Amino acid sequence: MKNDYTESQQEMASLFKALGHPARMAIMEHLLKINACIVGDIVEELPLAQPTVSQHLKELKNAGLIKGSIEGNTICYCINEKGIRKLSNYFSGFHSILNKQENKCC
Amino acid sequence: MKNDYTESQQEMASLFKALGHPARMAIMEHLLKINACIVGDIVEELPLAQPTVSQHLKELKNAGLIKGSIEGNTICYCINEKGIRKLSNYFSGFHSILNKQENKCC
DNA sequence: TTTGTTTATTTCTATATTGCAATATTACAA
DNA sequence: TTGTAATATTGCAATATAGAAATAAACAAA
Repeated sequence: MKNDYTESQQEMASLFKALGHPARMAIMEHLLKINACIVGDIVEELPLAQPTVSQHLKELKNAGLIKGSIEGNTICYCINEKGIRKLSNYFSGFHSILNKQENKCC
Repeated sequence: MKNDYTESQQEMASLFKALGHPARMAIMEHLLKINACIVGDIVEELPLAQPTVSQHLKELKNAGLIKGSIEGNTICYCINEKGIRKLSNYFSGFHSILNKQENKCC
């Protein structure tokens, strides 16, 4: 009888979707490495024009994976730990269920 | 000087992209819950037509997140642990780097 | 104020994704 | 064989996404 998607499925899907592009992965990894966070630096790192990077940043921010704060002329982005925690919790749960089952199949 | 994306960034992005749709999350969770794996059951679970489900299954399979094996008349899908391991490793690495830094920013 | 720097927004084009109806394929059963 | 059940594939319409050029906005410095 066709269920709808759960809240959690929708929320997790939107987190994953935000990470589902190499440019956004590169942004996340750069922010992780650098810790602080000027947009101009990110633009330098990527093979993309500034408006495109800005758009990717917006998506990551909307998804709750990064935060940005204005610092005078400049905007400082960094990882939003809350988002990362959601993701890593999700997988450790997933993984631990998998470990409990002997996989009968495939 | 604009770098290209790394192999890892591309590979992880494609895993995340595969999870970036609520229908595919629902499929993964159903396979996790049920362990074994008839396609027809999945179609029952989702608010989507059979061809659409089949397409989503194909994407998950291409991404390396599920496996399918033919069993007579039927096809048996299940979680591909390899894929899950990649994802959960990725996040635990990510998370542990985050924990080591005091976040100066934002 | 004027100018330059940094980032965001708008607008557009090209491409990809989602979903389904129709059809094909495959394997088994009668 | 012929039929039927289970999946996959194809072809198409609707929508979403990616990317960039042009522009705007916000601020800092002169």
